[in-house]
Amino acid sequence: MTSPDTSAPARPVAPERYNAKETEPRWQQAWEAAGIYATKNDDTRPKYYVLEMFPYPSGRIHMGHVRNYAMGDVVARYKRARGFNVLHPMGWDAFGLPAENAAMERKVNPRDWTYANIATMRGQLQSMGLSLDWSREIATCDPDYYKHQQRMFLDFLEKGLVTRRTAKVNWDPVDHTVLANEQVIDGRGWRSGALVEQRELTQWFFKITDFAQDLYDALDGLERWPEKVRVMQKNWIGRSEGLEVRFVVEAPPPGIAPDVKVYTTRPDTLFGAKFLAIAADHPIAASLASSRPGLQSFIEECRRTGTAQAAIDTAEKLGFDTGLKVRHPLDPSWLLPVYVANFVLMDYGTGAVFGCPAHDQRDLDFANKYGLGNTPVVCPETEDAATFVITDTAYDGDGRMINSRFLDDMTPAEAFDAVANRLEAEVLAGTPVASRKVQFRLRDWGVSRQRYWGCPIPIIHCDACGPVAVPVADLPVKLPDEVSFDVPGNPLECDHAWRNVPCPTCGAPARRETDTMDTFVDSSWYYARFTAPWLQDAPTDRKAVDQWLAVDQYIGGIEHAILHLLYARFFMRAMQVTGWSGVSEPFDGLFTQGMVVHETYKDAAGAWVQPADIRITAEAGERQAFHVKTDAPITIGAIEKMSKSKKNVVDPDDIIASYGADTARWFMLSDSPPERDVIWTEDGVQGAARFVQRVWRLVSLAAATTGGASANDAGLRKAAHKALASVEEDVERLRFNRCVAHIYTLANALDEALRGGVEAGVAREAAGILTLLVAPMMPHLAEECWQALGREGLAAQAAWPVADRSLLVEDSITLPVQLNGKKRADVTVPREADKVEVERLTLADEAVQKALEGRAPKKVIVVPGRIVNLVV
RNA sequence: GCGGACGUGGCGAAACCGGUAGACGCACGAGACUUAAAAUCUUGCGGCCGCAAGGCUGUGCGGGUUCGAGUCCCGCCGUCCGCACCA
Repeated sequence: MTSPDTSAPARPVAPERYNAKETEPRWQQAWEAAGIYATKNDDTRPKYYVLEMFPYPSGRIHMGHVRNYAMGDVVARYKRARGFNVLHPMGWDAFGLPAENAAMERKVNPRDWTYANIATMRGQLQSMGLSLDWSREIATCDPDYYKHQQRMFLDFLEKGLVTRRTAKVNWDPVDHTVLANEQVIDGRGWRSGALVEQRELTQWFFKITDFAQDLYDALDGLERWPEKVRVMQKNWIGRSEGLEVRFVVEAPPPGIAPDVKVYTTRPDTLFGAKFLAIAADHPIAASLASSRPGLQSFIEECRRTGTAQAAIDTAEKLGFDTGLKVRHPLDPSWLLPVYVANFVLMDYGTGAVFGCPAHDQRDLDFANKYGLGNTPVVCPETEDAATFVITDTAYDGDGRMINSRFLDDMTPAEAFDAVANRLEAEVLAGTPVASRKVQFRLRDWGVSRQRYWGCPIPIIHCDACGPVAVPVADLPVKLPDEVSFDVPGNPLECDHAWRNVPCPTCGAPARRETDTMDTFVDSSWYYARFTAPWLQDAPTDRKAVDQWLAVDQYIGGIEHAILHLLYARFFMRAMQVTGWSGVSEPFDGLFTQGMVVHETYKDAAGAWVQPADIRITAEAGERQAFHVKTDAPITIGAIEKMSKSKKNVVDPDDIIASYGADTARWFMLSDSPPERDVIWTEDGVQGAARFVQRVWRLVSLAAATTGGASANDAGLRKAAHKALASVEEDVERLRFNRCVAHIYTLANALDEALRGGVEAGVAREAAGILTLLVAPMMPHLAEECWQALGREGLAAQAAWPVADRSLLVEDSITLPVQLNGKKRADVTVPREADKVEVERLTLADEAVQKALEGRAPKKVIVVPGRIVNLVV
């Protein structure tokens, strides 16, 4: 026997190190075997639907997924522990261009490529230990999913929510396809690099504008959405209130309409009008083109600059005087010139504006260029109306009306109403001169894509009958299995066997629609499908949809703030019209998480180097990087979003293999607030890994201790219940970084108590609470701890502990004492002491007396439980 | 240009309704244990002065309100994000 070590305090022998590699798969199997994450619709507990944005099956998961799904899983596990019937499903946003690119580059079938990726990524997600109901898994490229989407397309068509019309689109002449605006970079196709053309194509549209007002108004009710996202959607929908005014054309030439309609939000400034400007595509411009020399080429020039998005920023305001004159609506004797101008858009308002140079910068630039002058009609309160002039900066603020006849001295708002009232009452050729209008910036949603790997639009084109809906009984219109990308463009167009079908109405030879739907359609209703994904003959079950929706907590990236989240809101409304849903808003709570960012590294040649190849030294606080293989010095660059091109990526598989899923999850949830970016660092991961070991060690020690009653008992109990109450509060608000801090604090308290001696039952209670607090974040570790503590069942099924609030109130409290706002002393008073008592105890305090230096305070401010401030 | 968010130690951050600024973690320093390393433990850590007790100062900058301001108000500076010829 060796002599006892007197230098170190007596402690039980440390347990074996926690081995995540061994425990994690074991517990994943245990959960799977117990089937505890499969959710039933017939369950009497209150429902809670938590959903993370489903991934595109690109091949492998990345750290952004880990962060996103770790957050969702914390919520799901927490709510389950709180007694909710939790729906937490997962699926695949599986249609899209990368599959076609892979098909072209690697000669694989897009379907095979996609399903192989899904298999890989499903395995990766399962290795994270997420509490997902895999029995509800869906893939949008599965005919069992998209046949319902086709059905809804036909329903929308029947209800007038789908139209077909020609529209200008971005056309890539090399790839033979339409590009979304986001896919056009500096006027070129993002993949081919070809100059994008504007083409008129016949397209299918979802009439999202039918719901513009409601989509706008309902944003105010989405209180659990980030303010930022609501503002972005409001700006995107772009509601404005104005007046549509008719300007009568003086002596109209043949073929020219008798008046020009103008939409304006500033009818109050009408007396400052100097010109009218119409779009290059305006019917009047087209009619005049042949009779006005130079106009045709000007129109063409406008169209060219219109295509190059980047050029718009710097484009000069250009106009062409048509020679046409219109009469001022408030004074028929006042004639205004009509220009064709390159800054007027045909698809907003009426395609014509009146120019008021004094109060609109763009109009002023234009007027100054063409010598049209300006007349200020709104005078700021700080200026003298007699001397107020505008030279090269327009004034768009508030003030008083001047130079405006019957409007003089009114505010612009009053003038707006006065003009609107007068012109609405005035009738010309049977109709009022003006009418109030609400305008939206939002355009209808063009869903036609000239691609193979998407949901086929269920329409058959017949020469005699026109576009005919595919009968519901014939759905799905399945994509052909065999596909060739040898010919540029959409392979469906060349697949005659697939394309040529008889007309469902007359039986004559006809052709299938070869366009497929925008993949944003697929993701617009998947959350509704999750409520009853087993249904074969209908997209949704009304009972299930109304039971589960809205999603209580939706979590995803801010990049979907507008498109996906707006389309989904539209879709719910359209599904309400067609009877597939009883609710209009899909997501009650929305959380947009930050990105995962990492340092970048470059070698001497300027090539990016991946973190796995870097060795960092920190001598005297100076961080230096070297290549692991060559030892060559490496430059440490900016911290940026993880991206393949900059090679600053860390593969979740590597982290899970070397540290375990719990470590990766814990690190993703600690440090940064969830809405902010988190910096991935090797030090941070190691810190997380150390904490995993620490929890295991502490819980094991607590399980093994035989300590009797101790002075530390009350303190530890208090710490445990305090941590419990705090974590509860913060997890409800998704403040995971704060939860982490509370858990660390409890771990410190438990550590100290075990070291100083603590009663065994108290230690085990605290360890049990620690285990359950950790469980939503590190579920595998929690199971292992739960078992070590000898508790029944699975930690994943354990009820959330109840915080004993009586432990949280202190018997006595220590208040800071300030002298003229500066802290000078602390005073300890009984919890129930009233103001008078606190004041008495404060003034009796030795340190306070010393600080007062014999002075008597003029005023004593006591904020119970907070502070005492003495004013001398 | 329009709209929004943010600015706190070496770093990530915390601070509720205006009430002890820097909880918690990372990094770093000193020490213990070790043949050594890792792990673990003790301890220090905004700045300045001081052996210490303690004092002064400090939340981007300048003002203001208040007994009291990181927090509220006014004016700047800076960073990031979104939209952008929207009439």
